[in-house]
Amino acid sequence: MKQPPDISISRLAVYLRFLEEYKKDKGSKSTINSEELARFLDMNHHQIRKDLSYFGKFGERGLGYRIDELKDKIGKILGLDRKWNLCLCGMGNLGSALFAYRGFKQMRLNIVAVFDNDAQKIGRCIHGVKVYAPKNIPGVAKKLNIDIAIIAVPQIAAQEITNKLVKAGVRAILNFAPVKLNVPKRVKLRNVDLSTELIQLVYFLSTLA
Amino acid sequence: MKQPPDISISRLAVYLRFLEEYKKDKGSKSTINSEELARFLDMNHHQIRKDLSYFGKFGERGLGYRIDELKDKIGKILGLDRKWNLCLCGMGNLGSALFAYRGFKQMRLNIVAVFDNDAQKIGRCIHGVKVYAPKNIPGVAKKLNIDIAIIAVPQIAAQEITNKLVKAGVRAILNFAPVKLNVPKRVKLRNVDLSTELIQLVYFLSTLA
DNA sequence: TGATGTGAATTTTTTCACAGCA
DNA sequence: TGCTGTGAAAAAATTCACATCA
Repeated sequence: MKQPPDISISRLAVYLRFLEEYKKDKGSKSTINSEELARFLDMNHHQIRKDLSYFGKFGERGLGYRIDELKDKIGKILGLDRKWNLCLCGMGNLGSALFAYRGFKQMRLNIVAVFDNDAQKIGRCIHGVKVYAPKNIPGVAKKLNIDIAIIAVPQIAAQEITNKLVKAGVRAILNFAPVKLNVPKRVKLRNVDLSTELIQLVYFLSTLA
Repeated sequence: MKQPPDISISRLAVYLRFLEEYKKDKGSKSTINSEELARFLDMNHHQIRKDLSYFGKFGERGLGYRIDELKDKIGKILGLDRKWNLCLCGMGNLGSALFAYRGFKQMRLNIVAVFDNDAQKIGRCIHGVKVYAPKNIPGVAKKLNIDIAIIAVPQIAAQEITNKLVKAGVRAILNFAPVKLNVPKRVKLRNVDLSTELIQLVYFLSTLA
């Protein structure tokens, strides 16, 4: 069996989220086949089966996939069968939006610490999560066993806080600051880049005219 | 010449952003070659040249690319040589974060209207931009000639507001709500999906252990 | 000489077609 | 019969190698 491409992983996440929703709506139906799933997600049914096939067999011929089973198995593949500890860096508007994001709990992704520069906020608790000064990253990250950091600080502060996180042993970072961060190879970095997304829309529109 | 893949377009946006920053730092240096650029962006120099080659010739053999010229030309390719009118739907934490995003002005992407359900906010102005009720989308979108909509409303409200936008003639939508929106083919939809991004990090970590 | 621009080779991803099993 | 799972084919994207030109 070949190594699954990264893009298959991100599609598995999409399938999982869909199944969570679908189950809520259609509590009665207990199976779904690849063609239905593809129709809902507006994609090719071959691709869904191919993505799954990298990881084993999940369905039943002639029947389709048992929804609960598929959901659990995809969750397991993705590593969502255990808890993960996250920290959120930056508690401005973006940080607050991310903090409030309901999807976290559902996926057992727990924000266990917040880091912010604002003296007003440091030491406080937000929904049971304490806000620390960035200088405390080394101690807190180790003590709370932080797996993943979310960076929602201003561009200017992003690299410095990243350095602290990396030194403290954080191995995965989701970066929302519009800047290219430098991290060692062992650290997995993903960027969410608003301007890139928007520009693709602009390009699309400008090719219409 | 072949049609450029979508992914080349998003990389052009990355090159452009880098060049904007680079120019600020290194005001003196007026050219850059593909190898330097690749080193900065941590990618392959062949790819940079290939991406550019879809759109013509931009450099000078033996010298590299004139930074200002390249910046202008990429901007033109992407459609950033003219103004675009955006509306922001949803003025909660996420909406506020997006509103404050500095990158917009730089790219001549102007938020010209905000839509929100909150009666407290409707009718007010935020930094010169008026907040309207969603029911006013048809009139406002046409009057202000809105090209692109950003959706930052709760999941539950996302499809309904999308329908209004589409009816009002908006042809490009950037969606931050964690839900698959249905739009007609003529409308370009891009999704920024936080959970998908995070799950890829989780998968990476869980394959390490 | 030095770095671009690009056809060709390679690799990756998607799509297809169908064998195989309930 | 109906739908999965998968090897093979096709398509797309990346990387390479080098002709080309300042």
